[in-house]
Amino acid sequence: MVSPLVALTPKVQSAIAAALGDDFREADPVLRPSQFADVQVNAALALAKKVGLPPRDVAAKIVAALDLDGVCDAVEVSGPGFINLTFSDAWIAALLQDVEADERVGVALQPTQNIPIDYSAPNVAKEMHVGHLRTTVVGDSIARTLEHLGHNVIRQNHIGDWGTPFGMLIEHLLEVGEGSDEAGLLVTDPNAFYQAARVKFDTAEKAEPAGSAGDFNVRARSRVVLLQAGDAETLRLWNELVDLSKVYFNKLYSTLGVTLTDLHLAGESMYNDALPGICEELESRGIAEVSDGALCVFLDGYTGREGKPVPLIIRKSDGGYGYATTDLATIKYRVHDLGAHRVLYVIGAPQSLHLNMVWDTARKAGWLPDDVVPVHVQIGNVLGEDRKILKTRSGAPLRLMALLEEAVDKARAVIDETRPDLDDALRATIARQIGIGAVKYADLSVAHDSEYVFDLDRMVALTGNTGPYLQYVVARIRSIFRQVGLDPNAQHAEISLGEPHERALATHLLGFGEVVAEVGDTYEPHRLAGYLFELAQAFSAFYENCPVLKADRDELKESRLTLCALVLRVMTTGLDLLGLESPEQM
RNA sequence: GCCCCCGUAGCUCAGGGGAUAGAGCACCGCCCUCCGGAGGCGGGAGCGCAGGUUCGAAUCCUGCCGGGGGCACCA
Repeated sequence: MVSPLVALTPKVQSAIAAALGDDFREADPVLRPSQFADVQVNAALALAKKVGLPPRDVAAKIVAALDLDGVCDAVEVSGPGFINLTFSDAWIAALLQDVEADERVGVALQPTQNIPIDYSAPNVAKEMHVGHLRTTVVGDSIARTLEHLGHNVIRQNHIGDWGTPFGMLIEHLLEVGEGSDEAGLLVTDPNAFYQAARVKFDTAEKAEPAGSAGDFNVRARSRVVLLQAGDAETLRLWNELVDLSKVYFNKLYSTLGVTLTDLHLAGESMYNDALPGICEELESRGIAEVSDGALCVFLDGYTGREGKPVPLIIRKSDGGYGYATTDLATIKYRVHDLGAHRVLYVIGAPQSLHLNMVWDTARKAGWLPDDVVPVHVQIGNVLGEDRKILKTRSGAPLRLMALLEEAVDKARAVIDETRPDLDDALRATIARQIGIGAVKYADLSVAHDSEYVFDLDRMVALTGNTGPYLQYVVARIRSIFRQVGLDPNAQHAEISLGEPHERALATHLLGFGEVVAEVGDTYEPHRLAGYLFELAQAFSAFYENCPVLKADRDELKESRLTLCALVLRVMTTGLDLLGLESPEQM
């Protein structure tokens, strides 16, 4: 199973060696996709100076030494010294036939690595917003892709289920009563619950004279102490809080079609028992020191305002632990207990400094060996219209569930209009697949680290470079097979390429394996999204110009049906790696 | 002040050192006697500025301008 580029590389390399001498055997042949041919060889331009000949002469010598019988129809030197290669139809067809016969449609398995991947990580008792949607959707796609490449992916949903705010949340839960409608907000509208607790706390805190608005703030603080001390009743209430939030998370994940379940929960609380030990070890080994009452790690190269060293605070002056300590425990766990080869963090870009300090500290402590690579897949901020970070607390936040409902409703309106022949339940299913697909694709088709201004219309759009456009190709191909009563999975005929649109489609299909591997290497699902979009365009052009069922010869019809079936396999596989469903009809 | 990310078409975004920088949306034309028009075909318009490295720079380096973010006890 080889892509054209991989197949050509040794051929071009040996031609360069034969033409220019053995010194150049290792030279990069500089094969690139070309707009003037199928591939261009740019080595002549790079080597001209070393060889001491004009680039076009070098190119000519390489061409003379090239043996591409049966591979290329045309080889020509162009412009300043580019070598343009045009594949023969037969060669493309042969390569494609291999892909067709491959269950994995060209995606090679890689040596298995253990890869914990940290993504989504919502906070208990807080509504997720569009920013969380991004890490959830992108992280899930990366997890699916690495898994497909053969890795042992270990999903780690590092939920925010520990820390200071839980004092006030528990006190608030006590006041409204377990099982009350107010408590039910944790499932339906968590932010409302959180805000109510917050307001009580702030009101009591700011009251003049102190205590005139009740002692909620005091009780909340002492509740934190009880929680950290392991008080049984407090822990019971905490569990109640977390369980309610889990219902909300799971509802959202299943609506979204994300692979996360309770099995993947690995929240901050999980590391609580390890925190004192972390601090003791770092302090006793002289890696951490007390400064202004807080236990801190100071690392070389980290300076902040006025050149002051920036600390990683691992124990606050009041004795409490923050997320620096839990994150240290976390990476220790992932490396030591999970046996990680790579550790992925699909989290917001602003966490970059913090993560690097945690990693450097872990390295210094020997908890992160040199051969284990931590990777921060930076998720860019989602901005409001004011170009400031979209925050739950500022302005009128858009609830995530509301966004998803909006998208599904919009898809529903379209399908009600276009497919009145389908029954209600089926239209509902399709509307869900399309609407959710549109929202997810909107986040998957842009680079994960770019910031963007939130735009509802863009998010739920159904035309253009969108999820539904890709799903539409799936639905059309399935419709073709449905019409003639054939099973696309059983369609395996010989592929012949005559028309330019057939050829272009075939060439593009050959690139699938490479793109998937790239996504696994770079953690950039938007490359796959781009590839699938181009595939959809190539198919649409093919379908517009090349009759399939009405082909004038039987072999041609079989060949084109096979091409369609292969597009279907690549598209459904690709959509699945992105986390989008492939509708039967739409 | 220091550090990180980012400036590409009117808008939203792609562009692994290679030829004439690409899509989508929006706008303007076409295309259903033809397998699904959530589609296809065509049109206009752009690399923040200035240097440098290179045969060749949107891409790599430096400076400037502009936007976002981070920088001691929230996560």
